[in-house]
Amino acid sequence: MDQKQADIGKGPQPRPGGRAARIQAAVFKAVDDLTQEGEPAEPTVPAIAARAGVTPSTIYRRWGSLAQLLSDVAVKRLRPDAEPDDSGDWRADLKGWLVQYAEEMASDPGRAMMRDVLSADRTDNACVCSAYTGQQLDVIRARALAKGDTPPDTGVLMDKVIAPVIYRILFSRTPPQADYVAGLVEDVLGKAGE
Amino acid sequence: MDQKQADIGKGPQPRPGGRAARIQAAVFKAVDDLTQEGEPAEPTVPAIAARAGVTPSTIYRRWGSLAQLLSDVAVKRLRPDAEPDDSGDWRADLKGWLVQYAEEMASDPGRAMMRDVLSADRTDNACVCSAYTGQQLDVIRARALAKGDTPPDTGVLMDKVIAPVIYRILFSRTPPQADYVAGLVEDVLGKAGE
DNA sequence: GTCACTAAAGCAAAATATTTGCTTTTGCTG
DNA sequence: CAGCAAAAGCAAATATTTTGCTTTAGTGAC
Repeated sequence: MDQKQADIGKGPQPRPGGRAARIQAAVFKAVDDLTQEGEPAEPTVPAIAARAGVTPSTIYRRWGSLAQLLSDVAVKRLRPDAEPDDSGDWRADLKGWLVQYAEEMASDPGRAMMRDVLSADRTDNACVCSAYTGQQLDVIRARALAKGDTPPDTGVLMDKVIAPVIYRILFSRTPPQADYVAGLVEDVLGKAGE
Repeated sequence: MDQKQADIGKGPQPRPGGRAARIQAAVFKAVDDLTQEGEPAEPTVPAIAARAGVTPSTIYRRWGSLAQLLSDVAVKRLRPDAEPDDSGDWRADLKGWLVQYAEEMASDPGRAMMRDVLSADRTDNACVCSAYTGQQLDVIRARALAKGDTPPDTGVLMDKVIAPVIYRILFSRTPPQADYVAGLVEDVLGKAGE
């Protein structure tokens, strides 16, 4: 993960290591803890503040609203922590990554994070998420190119696989199943690979 | 518009014409008015209640939260008010409808409505929106079938046109342009029509 | 190191919003 | 028309968000 990627979506703190970063970490951790403590409803700002050992006004002043804070936390959690697997067969890696991506995003926590990202005041976070996805796809694509293959363009994958998967998760009662996703991938690979 | 379609997404009122319906109408109108009065921020529940001549607790008890109310209002506004144009050339109608759909959803009000729909507590409303879109596409499709043509499946249109359009609106900085949408439609028509 | 300077946090009071118990109204049904 | 159930009104109790002011932490100049 290069410097540019590491900088995306870091949040509002200007200097790393200082008080601002400490408080942000404490607040993020508090949100993480509270959301995972089985509570189905969203945590409140006062609850988060108490858990983080911080005063509520700090949160309001720094993030502006609960929605924005939850959105920032979601983006942080959506940041990929590792590169996609590399088995040597980039088609298999691509399909595997996309199937797993769909599964994660369709899960309850995945949907909650997506909702949080989209209901923020600022629209930036959603773009950052999409950029994360693109970066992961680009990694697989670069490996294919290095082998002299012609993998599908990342934009094409976004349109033909990511978009339908996300659309179905957001707008349908039935989340995409693994074989549906696999079918989408094969469609794209079929055309590009022939 | 048939009875089944008219019933979708009507909201919580059980009997039409009664007090429940009157109050819902007043509240919906208040939300409409307030959102269009240039205010960039979302209206508050007390403001809506005051405008509707209703007590805030009514709103809280009936809708549970501002998010749910805004979502219901958005769905109501997203309900199609007319069938797609019928020029006799279903391919042109389809492309025209989709281009206009993309434009409307990419507009500021369109994006606000989509955001409202997605940030509701209940997930039903998003499904209803998607159903509306499917119904409109089905109308065009039925015309093509009546002529003995083989139009693309509505599910395919959802995956290949609607999904990328919505994904880009939600997750990218650059909303889809008309020629991009037209390209997507031609891709689908190209395959189905040959 | 110390001193000023700035940005952000703490604190507490004020302003808003939300919840809740109880009463009243409304529309339906027998 | 009386009785019933569902939903609205009202007002008090809670909870939240906002705000003005004070304090603290980090930064850069000496």
